[in-house]
Amino acid sequence: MYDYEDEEEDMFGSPPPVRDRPEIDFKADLNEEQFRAVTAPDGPALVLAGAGSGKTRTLTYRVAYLLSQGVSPEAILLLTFTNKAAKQMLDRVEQLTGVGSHRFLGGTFHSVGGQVLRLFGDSVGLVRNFTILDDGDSDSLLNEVIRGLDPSFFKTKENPKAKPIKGLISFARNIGSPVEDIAKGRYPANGELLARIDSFARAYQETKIERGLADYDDLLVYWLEVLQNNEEAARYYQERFSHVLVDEYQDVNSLQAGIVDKIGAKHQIMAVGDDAQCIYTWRGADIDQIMEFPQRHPGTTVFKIETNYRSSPEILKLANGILDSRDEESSYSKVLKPSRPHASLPVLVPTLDAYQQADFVLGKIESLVDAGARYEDVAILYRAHYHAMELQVELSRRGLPFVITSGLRFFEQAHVKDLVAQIRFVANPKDVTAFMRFACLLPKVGEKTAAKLLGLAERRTKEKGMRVTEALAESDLVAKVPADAREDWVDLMETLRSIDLLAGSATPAKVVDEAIHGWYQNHLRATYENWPRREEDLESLVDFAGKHENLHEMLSQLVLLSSESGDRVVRPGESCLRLSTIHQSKGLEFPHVFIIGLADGLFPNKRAIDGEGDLEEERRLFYVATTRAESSLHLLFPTLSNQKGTPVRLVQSRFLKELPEARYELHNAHSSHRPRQGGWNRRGFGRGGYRGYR
DNA sequence: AGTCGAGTTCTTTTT
DNA sequence: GAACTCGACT
Repeated sequence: MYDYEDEEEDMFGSPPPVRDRPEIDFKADLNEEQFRAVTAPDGPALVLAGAGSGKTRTLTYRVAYLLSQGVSPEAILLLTFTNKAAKQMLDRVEQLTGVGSHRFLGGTFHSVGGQVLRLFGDSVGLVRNFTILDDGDSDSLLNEVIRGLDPSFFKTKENPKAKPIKGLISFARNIGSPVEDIAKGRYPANGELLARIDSFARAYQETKIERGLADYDDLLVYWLEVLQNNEEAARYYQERFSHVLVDEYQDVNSLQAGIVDKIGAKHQIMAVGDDAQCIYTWRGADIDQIMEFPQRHPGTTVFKIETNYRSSPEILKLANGILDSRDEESSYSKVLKPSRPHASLPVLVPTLDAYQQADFVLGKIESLVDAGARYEDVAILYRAHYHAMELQVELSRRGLPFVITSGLRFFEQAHVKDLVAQIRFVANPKDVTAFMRFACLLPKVGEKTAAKLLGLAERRTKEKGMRVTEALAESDLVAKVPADAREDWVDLMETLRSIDLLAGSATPAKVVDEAIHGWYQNHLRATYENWPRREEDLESLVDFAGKHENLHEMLSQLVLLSSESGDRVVRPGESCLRLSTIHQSKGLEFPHVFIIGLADGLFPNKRAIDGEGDLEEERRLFYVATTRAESSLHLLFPTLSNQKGTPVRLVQSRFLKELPEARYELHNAHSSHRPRQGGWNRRGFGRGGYRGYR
């Protein structure tokens, strides 16, 4: 077999059952290194698979191999970090073996954790219909809690805002340290503040439990707690899964490693990863987990897969060069071996500023496309979203088709959250945050008024034993609503009531449909200039809901899937350039890659240089970026950055200076820079075309 | 007292 | 561009 790069699309309906398939020829389909890992005997295994070495392929074949050995799909647990990776894995397994992906338990740590807690969450005090909070929700909840506990806290300017405090609490929980210790590291000078933060963290935790809420961290923390404290649950999972496979193991934090160890205690754990690609320490990923895996699991077999099927030898040489500057002590030595034909050297291009950078990149893409490349073959990568601002402007000016992965996530847009909040509140009436979200949309209704009204309704709920949605619509309660909002209020409550009535029996799709066409439709049309577009977004929520049978499950998925749907609204068949942060490009590959903003202060970013961040991690990030490229790689940086009016001079990234100069070619930005003036022939951009001069 | 609008500041990375 | 602050208005 020669096709290691990518899977072929399976165009033929649903695959036949396993036994009708031709047997998989593992030996022929895999190289020697992959084959050894795939056919590993039982017992702990650590697979170190370098970038582009066929990691997903190895994992997929491992699952197929297990099935061929008689392991049942239900006994396999597959854990990944992103939804995209999970889906890709399961799809490929299905293609290869014909075993439906629904038969495996697989997904992100967070989503599997959510499922476990739906079953066993009560043993840690979590109600069955708990709601999962996304990032923004949990920030505002903490904000609310702090205000309640200490109304004057935010008056003092030196005190941190809710968001950084939340970040700190979250980090502490992910690495399993006391909140106070982390706080001490970040605000060393203020002893009194530390105790405060600790008490906020406690109150925040209690509030979530009271209201039946769980944030992302809870999904992991409680999951581990369940496994540790609930014999029955632990036994169930330990006996059910004979094989636990973990992808991207270099990015697990100690909680996740603990969960994996516990579940796999009686059976096989296969951890697959690449320590050179650990880029999530800032959210608790602990590189020691992969480094010390063999010590924690006596008898571990280590497999190294080093043949790279993705990149040209020139690109690999540059990437390997980045690793040479690493600290030897804390890494597994690994050198990617090329297998692809030679191509041109990576190109380094200094530009005047971000506009010239954008201009050069797009000009270059233009010639690539002229030479036969498709837009989807090209990716532009950067350290932080705002580095690509000028590029986005330039792209829309020229009318080029492009997608941005994330930035503004679909499910985090205001109108989507407004709508979902209504459903959330009905599904879990203790979810005050959800209520506040939509109630405050009414004129003259703010936080205080909304809280007062909800309080009244709640009292009535207890006294008369009615549902909240009924109580909120009672006439004497309506009388207390500010006059300007009264009409809306009645509409809104009617909608809530009908959602409530449907929620018990109807499908999630029906519920969402009801919500869209209720009060919110009027509100949307009255509020937003671009309401038709937003309405389309909401309609697509109905499709999404159609894939789920249970309302709670749908709401969970909605929260957990937020990132995957970043690149939506791509009409099928339309070919688009891809703009992405390096973090989000992990696991992807493109024939042509441009990395922009390679200047000290941008990448590595300022914080890392000042010692607040981790320079090693920035370097690994650069490694991840370069190893996305298959045949061409361009590295660019602006020498002038125009931040808030004051121009700042930038120099090339220290990561570039570390590299031997022979690993890349220096180009001049003017060489592909087309003149701005006059009627030059700017052909070749198909639909959209060139949209006038600046 | 509470809501609303105008103006200001600062942007890492994500489940 | 969003998240926050501040001052005016109900």
